[in-house]
Amino acid sequence: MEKENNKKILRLPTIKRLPIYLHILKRLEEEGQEYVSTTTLIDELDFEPVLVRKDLVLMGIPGKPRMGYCLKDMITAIENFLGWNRIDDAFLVGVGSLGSALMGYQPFEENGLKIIAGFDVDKTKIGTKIHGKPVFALDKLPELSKRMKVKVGIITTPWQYAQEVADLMIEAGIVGIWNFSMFKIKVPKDVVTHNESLAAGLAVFSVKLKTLHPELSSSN
Amino acid sequence: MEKENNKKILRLPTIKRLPIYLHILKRLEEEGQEYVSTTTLIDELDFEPVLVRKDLVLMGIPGKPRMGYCLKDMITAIENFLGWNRIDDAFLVGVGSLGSALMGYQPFEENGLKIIAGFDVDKTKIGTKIHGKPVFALDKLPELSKRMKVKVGIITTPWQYAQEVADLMIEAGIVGIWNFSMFKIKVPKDVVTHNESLAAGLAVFSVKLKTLHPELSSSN
DNA sequence: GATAAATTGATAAAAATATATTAATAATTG
DNA sequence: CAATTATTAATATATTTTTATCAATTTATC
Repeated sequence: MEKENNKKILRLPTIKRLPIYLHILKRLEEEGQEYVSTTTLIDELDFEPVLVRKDLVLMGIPGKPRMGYCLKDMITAIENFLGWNRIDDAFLVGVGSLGSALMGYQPFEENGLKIIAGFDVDKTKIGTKIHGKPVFALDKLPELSKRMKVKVGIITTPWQYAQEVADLMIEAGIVGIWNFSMFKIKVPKDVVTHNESLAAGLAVFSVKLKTLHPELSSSN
Repeated sequence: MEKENNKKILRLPTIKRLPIYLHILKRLEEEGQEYVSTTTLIDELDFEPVLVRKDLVLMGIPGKPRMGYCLKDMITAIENFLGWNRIDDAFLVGVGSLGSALMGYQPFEENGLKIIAGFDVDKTKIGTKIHGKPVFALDKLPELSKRMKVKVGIITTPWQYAQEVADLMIEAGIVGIWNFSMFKIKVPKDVVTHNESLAAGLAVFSVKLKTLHPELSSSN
């Protein structure tokens, strides 16, 4: 009945661009702007205005010729689309350097992902607080997860433990796992995983660097 | 004269996959394996064996029919290609939670990026050590950078300061900037930048989660 | 040593993504 | 109020990336 009921749009490149848009738009909004045209965004973006427009069409955000797009509408549409206007509580396992960082990383909280506790097996960490959030023993996770109805988990352990941790999470009722380890965890179909790899970023950076400045990376 | 002298291959998706390969290959090598076929890798990968073969062809790594590819050769070829067999010293600016994490993040060191010092404007941080590495006042960067011949910089400040920090880095002779802030810094043509966005990862994760589990992200 | 099986390598097709082009539209200007 | 202009919207084209197909090759087997 609805015009666009089950739009199965889910283009990865578009989704990855949304946070960039969002960030710029919020800045402009704070500056008091009401409308923005895609052509004025080129300064802030690596790609063409046409692409921005296509992304916006995909999300059903309309623009006015000669005016551009309404900032406010864009922001709420993007936040809605990403689900960033609501909050998901999350547990994080592996309170190493990366794990600790994520526990205190503001942008996550601002965008609906609230890490409420960390877990580890290291006894020197258990019982402490990181960025104001408690660190528990890993074997307490199932109980706490069920009690607090936490459905999202973040894995920042070394790869050797990733599968084990994932299994524990799943058993505890967690349905979404953001995996920062280099191990591709295996999960049932109804569990969402997303593998994040800082190494991929480093790889791209390294190659760019090597290409433009081959004199570096020599025998230093 | 050479067959493939100036191969301008530089396909981003391929490059991003290389670290995944590398990680798996190293594991297999430790297990004592000598050869590996692309078909045996499917378990560890999200994509097709054909794609792996194409990637390998692109890097000039030959395989033996019926045997697969020589692990050792693959590993060195990939490391060479990425420049991960050498070490680049780097400075990091913005010793917040993310910055501190990166300063202690093992995989970077293992892959040729050695952060040797941090910089900040926060006086409570200056003079301290993070993961054994000193934190200096930001205005010391130019001098130290020149003296130590550091050519790579990492920005983990809030976005408001990113451009300013980048300018300082460039003036100090840094030619490669890995930017973790959400601001698209402007640099001269001979300076390499790479923008990393954890927010993009969060966006993809959020959408996946919302798609498979719409009951989450509700009014919690 | 011939045959079979596994696997690469090359080529072709398809799908996904980005860019270019043109038409439609609404605000602005004179 | 008509003409102009900036801009979106729609369509078409090009490029990039992935997947599929099949021939070539090498080891293993009988």
